[in-house]
Amino acid sequence: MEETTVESKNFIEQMIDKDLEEGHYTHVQTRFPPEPNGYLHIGHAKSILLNYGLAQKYNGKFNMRFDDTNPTKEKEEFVESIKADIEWLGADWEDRLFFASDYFPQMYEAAVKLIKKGKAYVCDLSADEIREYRGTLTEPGKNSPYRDRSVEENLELFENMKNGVYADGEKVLRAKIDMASPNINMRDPVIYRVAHMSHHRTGDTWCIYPMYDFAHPIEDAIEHITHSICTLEFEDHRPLYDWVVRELEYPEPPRQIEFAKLYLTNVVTGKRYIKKLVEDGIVDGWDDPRLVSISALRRRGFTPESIKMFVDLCGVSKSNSSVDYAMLEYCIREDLKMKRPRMMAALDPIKLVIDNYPEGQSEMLTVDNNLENPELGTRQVPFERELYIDREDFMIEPPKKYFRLYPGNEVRLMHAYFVTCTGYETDADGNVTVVHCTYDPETKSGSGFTGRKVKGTIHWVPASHAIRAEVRLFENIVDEEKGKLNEDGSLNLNPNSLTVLKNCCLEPALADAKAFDSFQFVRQGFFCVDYKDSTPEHLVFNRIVSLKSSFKLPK
RNA sequence: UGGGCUAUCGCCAAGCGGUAAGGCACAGGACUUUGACUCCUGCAUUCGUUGGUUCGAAUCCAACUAGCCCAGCCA
Repeated sequence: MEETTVESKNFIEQMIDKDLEEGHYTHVQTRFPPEPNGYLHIGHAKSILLNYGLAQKYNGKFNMRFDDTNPTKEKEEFVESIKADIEWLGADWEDRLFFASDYFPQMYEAAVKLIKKGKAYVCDLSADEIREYRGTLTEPGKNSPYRDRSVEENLELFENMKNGVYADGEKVLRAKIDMASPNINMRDPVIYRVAHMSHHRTGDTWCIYPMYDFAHPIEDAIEHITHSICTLEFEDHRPLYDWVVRELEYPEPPRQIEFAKLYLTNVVTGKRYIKKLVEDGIVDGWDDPRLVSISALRRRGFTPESIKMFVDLCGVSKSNSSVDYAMLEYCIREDLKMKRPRMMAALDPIKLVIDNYPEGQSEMLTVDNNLENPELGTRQVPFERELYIDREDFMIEPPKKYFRLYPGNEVRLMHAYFVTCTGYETDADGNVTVVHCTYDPETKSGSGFTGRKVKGTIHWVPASHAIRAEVRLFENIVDEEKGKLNEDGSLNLNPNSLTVLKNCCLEPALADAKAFDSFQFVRQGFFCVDYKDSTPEHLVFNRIVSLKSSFKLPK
C-alpha cells in the first residue's frame, strides 16, 4: 500500500476554504503591512511568507504595503531595508507596492462619511481627559461632553483640523460607539489626530493623521484584501475593524484573522531591545550576525530557502509559543548540506609532517566538492610533505573512543592517504607544535585500496599553499534566559556570543570566495563569507551553524 | 462576576465524537573518504484539572486552574 500523505491545513487555510465555499469571497488577496520604523526580523518572515504563501496557494495576490500613518516614527531608510529583505525572502508583490499614506484623501473622505452618518465627532478633551473618561478595565467610561455635537459642527471642526487651525493635541476625531463597552477599543476610539509634522512621503500636505484602527481596515478594503492577517494582540481590535468596514459600507469587506507571533528561544526579537543593543554599541548594527534580523541572518549565511523551511516547519496556530533555536539550525544545515562545497580547514592549525614523503615533492589531488553531490564538481588540492591539521584532531593521550590522530594510530587524511602518527614535538610549555607521521602510498583515496580500514578521517590543508583567514564563531547575543529581561530591565548578554579565530588555515580554493558564498568546513560546520568585511586579501568567515558532533571530548 | 485569547511529548504541531500524525531535540544501532549525511530503532495508555453527557471524549457540556493580550492622540 502506498502511503498517501495528506497535508493538513492550518487554521487560516481552513477559514479561507470556508469563506470560499460559503461565497464570502471569490478570490484571495493578502498583504504584508509593516510600519517603516525599523528592520525586519525572523518573526516578520513568518508573516511575510505566510501571507505570500497563502496568496500563492489560493491563486490569489499578495500586496506589499507600508503602513505609514505615523510620521513621528517612520523613515525612508526603513522602507528601503524592508523592501530589500522581502525581496530577498522571495515574496513577490509584483506591481502591488502601496503606501497607506497614498490613501490619506480616501481616509479623510471616509471620516467625513462617518461624521455625516453621526458616527464620529470632534472631541476637545485633552489626552489626559480622554484617558480619564475612558474608564478602566473594570469600570465603564463616560461620554465626552462633546459627543453630541451636530453633524454640521463636526464637519466644520474636522475641516478646520485638516486646515491646520488647531495645535497638536487640541482636538481629535473620535468614532461614536459605546463608552460602556467591555472592550476598551470600542469606547469611542480616536480615529484622527492633529500632528503638525512632515511625513516622509506626503511632506506637509497633511497635519492630521489617521489612527491604525481606522486606517488599517480602509487600506485593506481599498486594496480588496480578503484576509487581513495580523498577530494575536489585535484580536481585541477586530470588533472595531469590523465596525469600520461596516459603517463605511464596503462591499465584500475584508476579514481580520489573528495568529500567534513567532518567538525563538534564546533570542531577542523585540525591536526595542535590538535597538538598544545597536545604540549602546553592543552589536555593530542591525545586521550584526548575532541578531536575528533578516539582514543579520543573511549576513550570517542563512538562505531564504532555509528560512522558508523554518517558517513552514513551525506551523501556524493561535497559541503563544517559542520555537527551539535548534529548529532554525536544522533548516540551514538541511538546505546547505547538498548544495555547498565541503572544504577543508584548520581553524586552530597545528603542523603535520609526513616524514616519509619526499621533501620538495608535491602532487595535485582532484577532490570532490561534495561527496554526496557530484553535480558540484571537483577541485584541485595540492598535497605535500607538510600540512596543517586541526589541533583537536590530535591528542597525546586519547580518551576512549577517540578515533583521530594519536601516537601509533592510523587515520585517513581526507581525499588523500592513510597516515600513522609516529611522534610529536612540544614547546617549553608542553604545547604540541608539530605532529609527525608516515603515510602509506598504497592507500590513496580513490585507488580502490581495501587492505585495511581506519576509524577516523581528518581534514588537512597544504602548509605552503594554505590561505590565512579570520573565522568568527557566532552565538546569539542573548543568554539562556530566552531573551527575557533581568529585573532591572537589562538583557542577559551571552559572553561567548562572538569568538574570533585569526590565522585559520584554509584550502587554497577558498581564496576565490566571494561575499555570501557559503561552505561547509569539513567537521567544523557551515560558514559564510562575511559580505561586509571580506576583501580579497582578508577573508572573513562567519559560522552559520556547526555540525552535530556525537563525540565530545571528556572534560 | 471587565473583556478577549490559549492550554496535546523537552520544543513546535496535527487532531474537529470512534480509541494520540509528523518535525526538531534526545538515546541506541547500522553504514561511512566528514564522529556529518543517510538508514533503522526507541521516545505521550495519554491530551491543564475535576466532574458530566455518550457504547465510546483530546474532541461535546460545566466548573475550576494557569499563561498571554487590552486602559497610546503607537502600530
